[in-house]
Amino acid sequence: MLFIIGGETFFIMERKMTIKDIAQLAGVSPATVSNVMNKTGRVSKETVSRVIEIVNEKNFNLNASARTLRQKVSRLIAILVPDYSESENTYHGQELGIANPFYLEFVSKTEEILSKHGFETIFKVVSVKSDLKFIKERNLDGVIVIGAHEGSEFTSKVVSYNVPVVFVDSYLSNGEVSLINTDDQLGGYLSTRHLLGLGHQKILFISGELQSSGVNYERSLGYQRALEEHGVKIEPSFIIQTDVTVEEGRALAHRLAFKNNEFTGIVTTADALAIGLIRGFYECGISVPGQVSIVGFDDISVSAFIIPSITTVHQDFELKAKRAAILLTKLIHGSDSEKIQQDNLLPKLIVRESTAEPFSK
Amino acid sequence: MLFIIGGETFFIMERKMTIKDIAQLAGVSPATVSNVMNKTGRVSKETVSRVIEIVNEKNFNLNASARTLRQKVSRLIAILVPDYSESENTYHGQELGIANPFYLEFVSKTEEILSKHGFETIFKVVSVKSDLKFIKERNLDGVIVIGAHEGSEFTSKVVSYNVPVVFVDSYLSNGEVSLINTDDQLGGYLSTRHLLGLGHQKILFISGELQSSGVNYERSLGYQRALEEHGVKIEPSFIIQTDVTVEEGRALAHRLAFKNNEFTGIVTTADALAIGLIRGFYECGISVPGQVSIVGFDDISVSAFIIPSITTVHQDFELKAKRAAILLTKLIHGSDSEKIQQDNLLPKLIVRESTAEPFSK
DNA sequence: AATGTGTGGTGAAACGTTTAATCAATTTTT
DNA sequence: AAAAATTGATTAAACGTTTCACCACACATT
Repeated sequence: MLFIIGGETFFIMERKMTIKDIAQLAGVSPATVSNVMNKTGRVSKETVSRVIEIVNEKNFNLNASARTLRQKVSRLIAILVPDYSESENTYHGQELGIANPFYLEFVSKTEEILSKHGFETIFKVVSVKSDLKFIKERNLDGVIVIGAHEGSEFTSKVVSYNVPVVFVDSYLSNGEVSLINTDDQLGGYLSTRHLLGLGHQKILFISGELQSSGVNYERSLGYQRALEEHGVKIEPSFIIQTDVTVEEGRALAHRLAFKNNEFTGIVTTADALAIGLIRGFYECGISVPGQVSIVGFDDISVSAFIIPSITTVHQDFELKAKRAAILLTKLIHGSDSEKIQQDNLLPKLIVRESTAEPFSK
Repeated sequence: MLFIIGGETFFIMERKMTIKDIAQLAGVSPATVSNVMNKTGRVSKETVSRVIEIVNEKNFNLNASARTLRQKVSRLIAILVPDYSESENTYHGQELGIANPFYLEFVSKTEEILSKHGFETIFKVVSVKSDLKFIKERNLDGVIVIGAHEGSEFTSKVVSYNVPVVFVDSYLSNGEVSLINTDDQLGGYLSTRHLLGLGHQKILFISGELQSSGVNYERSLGYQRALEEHGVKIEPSFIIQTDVTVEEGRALAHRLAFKNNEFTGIVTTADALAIGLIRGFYECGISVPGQVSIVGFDDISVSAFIIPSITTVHQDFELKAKRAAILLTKLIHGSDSEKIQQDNLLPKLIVRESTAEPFSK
């Protein structure tokens, strides 16, 4: 509220209404107001409406800090994206889950659902070396972690806080946690089998780090399984690790171009990579799918529209977000606090223009 | 902590350490511990180190709720994305700022900076009709709003909470707020002038809603200004409003294809639109830039790599995020609480393959 | 009439900090 | 040597809720 007194302007923060003020105005005790606000049902109809009226008139809101202090429940959850970039396993910025466009959809969808359950959502990119003390400090009710790596102490750090937690897109040896993944192995399998079915035999597999990223590793297993099933020998040099960026895809294509007679198909673990590869090959005069077939992963929004459109493995991020959010609320409210659950969503192959039968001379 | 007693398992939440426990262990008063934790400098060297040691040993964290209750400062800010989808101005999901991939970069960059200043960041997609009571309830220290529209009561609602707020990508008639925008008019001007410079005269302008979105409206002004400067008559039917999605771009191209002799260039307000248009024209056998030149906007990560790569207007989202975050911290800490500031970042035209001289028969 | 059962409501403690007021001891100033 | 200032620490109130124990009253049950 702004007051102007004798030429001086004063900015006077009106004291915030408290439950006591409301109580006084309504002629009841603070406890009763509290009961009204929390709909405990222990208040008579008439008193409820009288209190409600004043609450609305005065535009009163409860103070979340006071509530949390008393109840030890914050109605606050966090979505955590671990940042491994400074750790032993060198990762580059773009590798971050969060740089992956589709995670936005995930984050905002998750937030939407949790919001309906009465939670506010803190979003945080956290270095894997940082302490996670805000979990305790803020009395977080739960945590969702996206893309944690196996083996780092980060996972156990999160778990050690003894707060309900759901891991998403994380492969962890510790089976004692709740997990929502895509069946990445199946994804890798489907895309590879698709190329094999078209008649390809010499198929590269291009992904990010295999060792630390379970997602990539699983997809590579799917690739290998498909090859084995088709009696195709697995050629270690055909498995290539790189940064998962459009730019790296392009650069890699240039490096691969001169030996393009050694392979006819490429399975990748990201549409971004596929787009970069297609561009790179284009710059080298190699046509996709004429000379090389390429399969992406994720089905990001532009994949259906670029030229050639990309054959890819579709993930339903909305569903994934829904599952994660709902599982977390169950863990939080669940009477049986041990409700560990693991869920593998099924990916789906979508055939478009970037794959075709191998070129025969 | 997990106890197993006589076959029964008990999950015993160890009582959380409080400042009093630490005080007792260190043989000092709670007030002293508080002073140590907050580095007020009013404690002797020796006491500090004794307390610190115990704090570390016991792994003690302050309770944020208690602090906030007392201080009325939460060290919490919110990034708000207004959702207009159910309001009068019908918008479709994809129009949401948040569905725009580059906003992820913005959000995570902003979070990173605010985090360094000691804030946690709540992320929320909010219906423009919803109350914003969490701002008061949680004692938020500040708010960043992305993509607010002129005229809706949403803006004044936010402002009415009397909390430091920075609007981003919002055009608001109320000049009394802090604002970080891109110079959208300049962006529209640059892209249009580029086409004019190549010799185009018949140039379409394709964007989302003009009326409610200041961003789009400003870009259209830039488009018109460029045309005027070149003495080209503005043809109202050349200004087309549509949903800003790849799919809509494609559909629109199909509708425009049969009259492709009426125009030779297209200015758009989003790379997503440009990508869709290129695809649509491709499906109709119209080549870009052979028969039509197209300019995008934003310079999303794939724009440089698709075929043809897209001539577009580049925005520096990292810079934008930095400006917004830092301005907000200034508003929060600033001694002179009235430090309204408005900032227009300069966009940059990036010429790539999707534009060329108009086809001459 | 005595006892039990609900119903609607109140009082006051407790949650874990911060901070203003105060104090004791020491050092500096006069 | 007395007064003043500085340093380091303490005490206790305050922040705004929730919730347990309690109460008064009406009503139903023996």
